[in-house]
Amino acid sequence: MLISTKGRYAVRIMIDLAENSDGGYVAMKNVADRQGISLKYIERIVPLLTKAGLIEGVHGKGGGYRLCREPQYISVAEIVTAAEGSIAPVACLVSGAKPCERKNVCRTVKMWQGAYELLENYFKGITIYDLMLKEDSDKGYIKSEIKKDTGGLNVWQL
Amino acid sequence: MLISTKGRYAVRIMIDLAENSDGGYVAMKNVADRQGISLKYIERIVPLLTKAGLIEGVHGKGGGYRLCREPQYISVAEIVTAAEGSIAPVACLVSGAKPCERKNVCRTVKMWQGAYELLENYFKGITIYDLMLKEDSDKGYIKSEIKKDTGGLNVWQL
DNA sequence: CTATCAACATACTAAGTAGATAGGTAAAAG
DNA sequence: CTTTTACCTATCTACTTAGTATGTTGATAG
Repeated sequence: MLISTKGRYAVRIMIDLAENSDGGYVAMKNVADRQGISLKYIERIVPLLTKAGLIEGVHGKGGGYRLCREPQYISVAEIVTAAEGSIAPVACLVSGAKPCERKNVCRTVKMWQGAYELLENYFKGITIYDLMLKEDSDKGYIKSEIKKDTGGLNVWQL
Repeated sequence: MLISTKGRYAVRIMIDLAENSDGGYVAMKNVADRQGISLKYIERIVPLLTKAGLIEGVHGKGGGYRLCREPQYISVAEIVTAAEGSIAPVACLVSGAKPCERKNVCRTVKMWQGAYELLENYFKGITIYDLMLKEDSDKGYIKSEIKKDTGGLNVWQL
């Protein structure tokens, strides 16, 4: 599987923070309740997002987490990469992987590379803002302000 | 990881069969030697390709395997799906997966679905013929005869 | 008919990953 | 000083990955 629960939960946590913050901090206990994810499991995903500079937390009463940037400037690619470590579809394309000795002979590596770029560009083109529920519109999804080139596809939007 | 060694080896085995057959059968011992993959490991990948109707084998001396179809009619999508079981990027999209109870609420499923379709179409558009080494051309890759819609991308071709 | 070759089948293993849970410590607010 | 919440470390079970080992079955060559 390319994206495990870790990556999927990470996206949902980010959406939840975006939707349920008035600019202040949101406690992970509340996120856990709303999302139906164990708090303990959330607590081991969240440090990955903090280290990636996507969220920040404060201790104690009234504490919690909040996004470091506006939702329209946080891409799904960033979140999933932070949570999963990589979104490379094959092991030999993970950055830091030991170089394949058949690389010069390999007739398939370009194909995998193409799949990787396709995925990366797709997820770079989707932001948290795109995934938020917005009351000011009943037309469903609104496109984010920074719109990346997805090859004119936008398959994900129905 | 979306595609493990099983899927990657499967593609390489198929290419090897396409390149090293004169229409007759090719012994997996030879494929193993050429590809540098353990024969024993090959022997547990190959039944998956047979079951999928991609290759067929005959026992005994002079036996081996051969493709059931011409290389230009065998897509990478078929091979990888046969070897891996699925190329769904997330668990909830694997066919036969237990239906998610948050499906109606889920703000992310469309996005995963889009990634799935992107990948599937990409790999459907690449055939064994596209990946073969062809002596009659020094321009590198030649496009397959059946050309699927890949959204005009063809990222994989350099 | 029998030796050989190669597909086909089953069992096993060592290492790693997935998906959590348990039990704490540290800091901030009231 | 108690409550709240982030933060840290360890443990656990089940499953998957990437193989190896040891055969059996079936076809062919001699």
